[in-house]
Amino acid sequence: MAKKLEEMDKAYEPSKYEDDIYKIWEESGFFNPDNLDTKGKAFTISMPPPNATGILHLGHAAALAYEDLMIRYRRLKGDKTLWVPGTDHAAIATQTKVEKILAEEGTNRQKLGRDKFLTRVKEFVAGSQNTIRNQTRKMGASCDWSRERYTFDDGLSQAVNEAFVRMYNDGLIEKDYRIVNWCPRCESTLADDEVEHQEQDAKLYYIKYGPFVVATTRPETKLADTGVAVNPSDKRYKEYVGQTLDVDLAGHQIKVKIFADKELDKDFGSGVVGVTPAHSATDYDFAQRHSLEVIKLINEQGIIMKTGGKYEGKTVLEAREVFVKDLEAADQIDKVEDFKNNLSICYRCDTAIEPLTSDQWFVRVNKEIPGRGKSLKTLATLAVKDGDIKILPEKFNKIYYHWMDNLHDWCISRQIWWGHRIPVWYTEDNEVIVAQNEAEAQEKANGKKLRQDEDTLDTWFSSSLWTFSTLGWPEQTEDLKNFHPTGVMETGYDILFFWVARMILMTEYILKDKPFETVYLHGMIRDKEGKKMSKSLGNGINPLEMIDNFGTDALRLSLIIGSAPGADMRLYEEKIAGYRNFVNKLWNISRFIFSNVDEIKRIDKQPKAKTLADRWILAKFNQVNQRVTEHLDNHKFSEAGVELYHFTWGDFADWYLEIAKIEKDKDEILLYILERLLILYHPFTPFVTEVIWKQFNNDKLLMIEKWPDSAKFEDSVISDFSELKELVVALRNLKAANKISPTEFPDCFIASKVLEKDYLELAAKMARVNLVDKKINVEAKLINSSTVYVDLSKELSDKEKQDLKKYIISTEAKLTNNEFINNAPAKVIEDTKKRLAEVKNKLK
RNA sequence: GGGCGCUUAGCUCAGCUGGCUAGAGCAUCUCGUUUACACCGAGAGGGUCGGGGGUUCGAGUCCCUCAGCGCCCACCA
Repeated sequence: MAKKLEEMDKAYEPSKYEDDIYKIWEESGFFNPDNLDTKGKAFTISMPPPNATGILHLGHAAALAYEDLMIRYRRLKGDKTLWVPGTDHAAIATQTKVEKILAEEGTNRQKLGRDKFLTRVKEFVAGSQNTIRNQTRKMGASCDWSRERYTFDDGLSQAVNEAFVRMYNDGLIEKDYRIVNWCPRCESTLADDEVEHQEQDAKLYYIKYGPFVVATTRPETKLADTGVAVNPSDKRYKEYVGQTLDVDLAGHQIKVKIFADKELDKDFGSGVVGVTPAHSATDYDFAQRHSLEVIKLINEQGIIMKTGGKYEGKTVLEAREVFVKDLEAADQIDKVEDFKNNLSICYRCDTAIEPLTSDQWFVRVNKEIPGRGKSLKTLATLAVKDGDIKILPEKFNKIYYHWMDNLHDWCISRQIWWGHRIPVWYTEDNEVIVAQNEAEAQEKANGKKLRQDEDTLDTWFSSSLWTFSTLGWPEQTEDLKNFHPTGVMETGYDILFFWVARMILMTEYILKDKPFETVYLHGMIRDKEGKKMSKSLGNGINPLEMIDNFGTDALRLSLIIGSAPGADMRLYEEKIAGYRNFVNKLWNISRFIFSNVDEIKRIDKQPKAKTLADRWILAKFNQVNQRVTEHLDNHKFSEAGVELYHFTWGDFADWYLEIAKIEKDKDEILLYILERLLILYHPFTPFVTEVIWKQFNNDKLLMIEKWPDSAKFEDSVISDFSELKELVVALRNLKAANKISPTEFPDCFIASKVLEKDYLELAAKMARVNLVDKKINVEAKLINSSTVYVDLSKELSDKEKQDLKKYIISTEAKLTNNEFINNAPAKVIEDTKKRLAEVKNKLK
């Protein structure tokens, strides 16, 4: 019997349904591909671990929207679809965050001690992980929670150690004394790309320095100079090159070797530079090339060491102030200029970086890998160059290559406490043992006393293993076999280097395979003025608040439509509200259809079209179905969404539903299209579509339905129907322009060469005119193939006339131009002629 | 100092490999208790596609150049 319509509210209220729907999905088990009834191929996404601070911001919301869109699409297409969620320990970020909390409590990690501090961090992480899980659910993410991973899980920690040991054995990891980026606040090294630059106003001091004047922004470092550099072509200082000079700096004695190097710009400053190998990366390179002594002056706390003589114990800034005063007193300051330079700062805490020499662990990116004939860098470059991995948008290829080309050895040891301990042990006789775990190390130690390296690994080291460590590596698991390489890596372009590049590098090395086929890089979300959203500016939009106000589906649409890979996007409340309106429209379209059909049921086959409108809407739907599928296959999410939006609101609702009120007897077509439309919409707006879907009283959830194939359709029907549409619009225009109220039905006689009587009647109803079959004694209007006699006297506006005339003149000129006739394709010429005829007709 | 991108209606943006009278949403104005939806419907106004030059039968689309804005990279001390 006819299924009775379950009550649908007049307006869709997302908050009434969303949580329940998510629970139904999650309990269904279909987030787990093992429960999917499919023989399809595997499609996997590894969820990028959200930041451990525990607050979902719009960037995460956007990422989840794009990822869930891909995942739901592939699941509907019948692929064995897996989305692995997870969190990482985010070493420096998390430690910094917890240290801030401790500071507010008036304590610090040193006072707590390593163990207590780590307990505290673990508590914090547990809390934020929970928050993140709930927020991820709020976004509707259909990820497989049963496979959730965390970088500190046993398996993943084992993966980290295994990778380290392998690289060590291949000579790709080594300990070395080199210059590193040091953050005095974190008291840890940083990788090159973890250093940011900030322009600042500085002073450039010109110091009388033996026979020279040298310019520097950091006078205090001159205390540890061991060399002086000049340009080889600089005649002024030629005589000194090769000499070693004793220099007195306000009483502090240094010994410097003078050398020539072409890297030196003779036109900058005085053309002479004092070289401080221990505290400048450039100077360190000079020291390597010219065998200079390296004297460390500044320690890891940013304090001047014994080598600084009487300045020992002062901070860098204090030392600078006093030393400059001393130099002034000794008449050794030649001049001081204002200067803009880039200050290097820590990307997590903004503290000024102190370059210094230190004993650290490095990944050697340029060294040939035994048995592979290539370096890590080459492997990672080729993976993209050979087309094995596709980066979207393509412009990031170049940026990727450039970064790889300039990549230096990667410093992976960190002195922070929160992280994977380096799997290296030292014995009482200073033997170095690299092992999977302590037990193995003990075995190797033969009873000698062991001490594990105090340092932890760069968080990006463990993250670089993410796509396969989350699938069980180093065990050869079924999951690893089935789901790796993953399909798409979706993330922000801001972490292309930090993460994406390193995943490629490590996966190519360890698995001799790519981590993913496609990299989809989304842009940054900005406010309406294009500014970055931030707490301090107070312009941030809280996604959870938007979900409360407008629903998750609306938020997702606002993030998907209008966004292109790699391009930043502006978001603001009005936009989200607009999509809330749209979701409501979809709801009401469904409500209208359900309340008008005799029986709510599924329609398997495309119903027979009875009228022109039927043929048109079916053709149009098939066209949209096809385009949406193509766009999604090509990662053009926005285009796919726009296509659906216009069809739904413009064609289906504004035209076909209105026609359905007049022509009647369209149950099957309405249900057929609605049913499929809901599937097409599901990846975009999973919640509202699943709620509406329940009206079909299916056992099966929408989320595992089958993506519709588009049937063949005739293009010509679409243009035929536009004849009818134009007639209706023209009649409405005539009425509006003549201030005829919509409630009045003026008499109208229409003669058409194309449209049959039925359609003229339909057009008349839609345009709200009274169709008569007697010619009316007024001037005729031509609308395409129809001649309309309606008792109004609407004229084309002057502007309209002018535009049309302009068009006629230029088009006639074009058509009489032989070059155009000879060169343009026949179709273009034909279309141009047709359009000209139409316009002329209009002007009559 | 290199490299990349952007500039289309008042606002936010589409416009693929050059060929519909440049489009959409929001905003504005007019009208509207039509069997869903005012989170709605019908209609209107609004653009010399940043400036200049070039290639072409044809340029918002390709090339050059200038201007403005933004981003990334880089060891000018």
